[in-house]
Amino acid sequence: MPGRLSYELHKLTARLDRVADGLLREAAGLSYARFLALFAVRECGGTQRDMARWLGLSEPSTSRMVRVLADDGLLEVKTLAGQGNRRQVQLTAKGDELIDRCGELLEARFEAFVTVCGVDYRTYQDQTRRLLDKLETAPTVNVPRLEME
Amino acid sequence: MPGRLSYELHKLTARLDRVADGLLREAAGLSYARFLALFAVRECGGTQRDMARWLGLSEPSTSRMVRVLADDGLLEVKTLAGQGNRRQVQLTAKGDELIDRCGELLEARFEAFVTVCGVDYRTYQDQTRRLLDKLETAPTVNVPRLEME
DNA sequence: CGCACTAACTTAGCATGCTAAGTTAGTGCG
DNA sequence: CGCACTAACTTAGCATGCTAAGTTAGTGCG
Repeated sequence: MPGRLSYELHKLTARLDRVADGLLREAAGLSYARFLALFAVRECGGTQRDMARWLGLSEPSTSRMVRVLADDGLLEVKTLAGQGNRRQVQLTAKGDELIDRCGELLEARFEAFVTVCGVDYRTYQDQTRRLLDKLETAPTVNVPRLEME
Repeated sequence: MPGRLSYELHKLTARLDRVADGLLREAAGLSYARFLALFAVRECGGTQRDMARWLGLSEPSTSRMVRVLADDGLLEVKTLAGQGNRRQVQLTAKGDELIDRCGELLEARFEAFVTVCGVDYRTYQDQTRRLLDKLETAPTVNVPRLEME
């Protein structure tokens, strides 16, 4: 039964995301989307626009997420005078600690799960990265065309 | 740089879903979510509940989607007398034709993309399925636990 | 100065995922 | 019959993705 990979990948990730969401909500009262946003702050350490790029989300989505996370005391937003209409985003101590715990929890669980399924982590990761890299470097950024035919 | 596969998989699929969404909107004025819902009708050929199960979505989400697709004339909903509060969902001719076109477009593009990236379609599909199968048969259906530790 | 331009962020409003709670149609036992 | 129970669907309202259009802070040229 060939010809279903695109759908199977979609379905797998949808399920995994929901599992991750459930785990995080139970362990830390945090949605997966919020976890990723906090993670992005640490990874990119820059402005909201940098976060949006790292997350692969639109700027409005990121803007709203930053606000709710700041309201929850997980990150702080500073205005940098003399640098245009720019916001510097930083994790608070509380946010930083939360990310450590959650990141470890998620990846440990996922790694064990992959292994239990009899899939080689490195191989699957390598293949996933090849696809991802191609998409990231695709000619059109907003609507990459999968460039072929 | 190990320990990122869960995130990379999430990101890859998020991108692919958006590409698929863009392609379908342009080619047929249909979102990816709507495409999948129509596809589910053909695959499961049953009630809304069957659709929801096949799609891996909640019943309320499916219920709303069925309504908008029916409003667009892509499917029909029939009440079956004497069988409880049940709805039989069927594709209209218009919906059926649309699915054919869209399904072919998507998978052809995706298959070519995978190949261009130097990833073996069958291998990647096999690994993806192992993970998916495990999740589907997990003990708890609503919040599968990745069962280990 | 002041007007045009740019970069970064926000606002408004839609699409579609969810859970909790409500409704509807049948079944079955006293 | 009628009340309890079940299965399937719907309603209400939130979370978070998007695009289009608006705002804000700086830069630079006449």
